[in-house]
Amino acid sequence: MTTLTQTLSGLFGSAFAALGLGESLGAVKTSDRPELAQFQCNGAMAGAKALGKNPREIAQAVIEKLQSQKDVFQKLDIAGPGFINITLTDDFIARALHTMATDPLRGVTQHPKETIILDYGGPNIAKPMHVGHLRAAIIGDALRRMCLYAGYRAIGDVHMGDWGLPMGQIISELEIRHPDWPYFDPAFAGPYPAQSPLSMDDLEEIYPAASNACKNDQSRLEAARLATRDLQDGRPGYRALWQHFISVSIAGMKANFTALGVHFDWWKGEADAHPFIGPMVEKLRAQNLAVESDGALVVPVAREDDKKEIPPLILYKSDGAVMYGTTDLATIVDRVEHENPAKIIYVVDQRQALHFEQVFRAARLSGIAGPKTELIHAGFGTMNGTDGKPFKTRAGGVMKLEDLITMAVEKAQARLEEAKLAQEVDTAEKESIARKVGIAALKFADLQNNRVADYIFDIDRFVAFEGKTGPYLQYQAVRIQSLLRKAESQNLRISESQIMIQDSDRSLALFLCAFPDHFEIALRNHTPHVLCDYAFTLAQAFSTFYGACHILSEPDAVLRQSRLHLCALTLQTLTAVLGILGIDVPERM
RNA sequence: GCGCCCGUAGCUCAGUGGAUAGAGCGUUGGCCUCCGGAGCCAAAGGCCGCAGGUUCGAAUCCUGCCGGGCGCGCCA
Repeated sequence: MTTLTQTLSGLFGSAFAALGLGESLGAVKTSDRPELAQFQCNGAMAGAKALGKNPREIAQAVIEKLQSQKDVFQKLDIAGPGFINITLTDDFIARALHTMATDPLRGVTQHPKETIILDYGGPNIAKPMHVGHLRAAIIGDALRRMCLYAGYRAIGDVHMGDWGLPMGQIISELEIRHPDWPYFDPAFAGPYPAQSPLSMDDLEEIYPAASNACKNDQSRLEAARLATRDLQDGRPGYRALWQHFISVSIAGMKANFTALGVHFDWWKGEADAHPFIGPMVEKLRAQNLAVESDGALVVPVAREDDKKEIPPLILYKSDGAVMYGTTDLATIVDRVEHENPAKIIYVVDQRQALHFEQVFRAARLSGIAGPKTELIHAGFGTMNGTDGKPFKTRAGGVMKLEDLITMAVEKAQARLEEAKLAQEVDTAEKESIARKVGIAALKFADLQNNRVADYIFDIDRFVAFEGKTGPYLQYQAVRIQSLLRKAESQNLRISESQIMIQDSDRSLALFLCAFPDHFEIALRNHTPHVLCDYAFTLAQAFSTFYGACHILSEPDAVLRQSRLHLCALTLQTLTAVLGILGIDVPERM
């Protein structure tokens, strides 16, 4: 459907076209000066040059074409060098709002049902998830929800790190510790034990030990490399042991992702790309794209016009093992072959930008990704501590994601008590509310930051409940729900009532109409923070409206119904936006 | 050395060529015996890192410099 600004831009575009100017000059946006007007059009100034006329004359001509539309425009005037200031009739605003209200998507354009694959997990096997995994998970999940809302077929893939050197490090460490295990006996004919010999806690201890051993001892590193290659080559005992790492690790990941409300459609890993590597490399060789270099097999991806040196993508290291570039490329083979996606979005640390540049170039050169598959690295910045350096706990270690989540939920619980909220509900519901509030605080604190920039991870801010926070937004929604419940108990019907625009509710009504514009920007640029900003401003607009006029005690029945309707619309929109961001709204709090 | 990102209020951050640059936190002052005060209203607080350029118009685009972060062949 057409949004309010699109409708207005269309009207102005035709007016400009009638003057022999480009239709795009008619672009209408929300006014920068709300005290002067609701919307503005700046095209007259840009068009002045083309016609060699005074911009104010052009603005005047445009206005003359439009001012007969008295049902739309309450006022059109020229300001400054040639701004056209636009004020709509309340009736037109009410109609626009009504149109939006009747659309289940609240005005968002439905996109074609193409497939978009999002890659936003990347947790590693055998390592506990830490705060660094938070960004990928919640930004990626928000982007997935945005794609779904827009009508795409969106698929989230956790894409675990389960195939690299760390696997070999753990295997060779275990081989030293438990040489008697059947996994290490080449003569063992199976079957291997169904039960994992290791718990997640074991793995958390073993991995750093193995990794350190390799750092300090060349022969240990060599052993780990060999084990990695043998694992990748399919040695049965190693594969069986490795399967245990995976199932144990996935259980840990699922606990974290479930707590966060982050969803994945696929629980694939780098290893799933393995079967595609051999044939892919053969094809690359046949295309003369893969060449030997210093004992490794690489795809040169540098171009003449590069401003910087782009190293080749390494397919096979000189020791015969594959690298993550290899699996990333082979994963594209898999995805294109089976899903033919219109887009693949990688929500991965910005520091990987060069890596993705290499992979994307190799995919283009070889035709692995055709012109119909867009490849996007939606990188995000580093999470720093309040000192501006990469975040560490007071003890100097990394903070586990699990601990951060627990901390947020406990803080929410304490705050509920302190504020004497949710007093009348039972313990189970209180627990559920605290969980929703804590998670909302966490997610919103992260999502509201611009994706690409580094940002300061301030624990106090992450569990704050006032100001521009997730809980504030939930609170506004809960307050509206409470109001609507009261209205219902008084038998006030709201569904069919028309909206009557008055001074106290005009800006709220206009802002509700602007939702699709904000959504499109967020979708196009893969920037959830735009939606955070919209949700916050909407909640504030509501709160202002709520403070300015009493609703239930409004004596004019028509006005009361209209305001209840506006409340309901605000609630629906706010809940929808929060839902897209992955934030639940409790019934009470 | 080369390349990428960032530099906006005391702090944390929005701001995709338009008018008088915004928000949250913090600070200061207000808010009706009525719908949930995790709220609302208001004030103070800015050479938008610096210097040029393009443009009718620049926080935004271009160039140079300064400061910070990151990356640059066999880790992921």
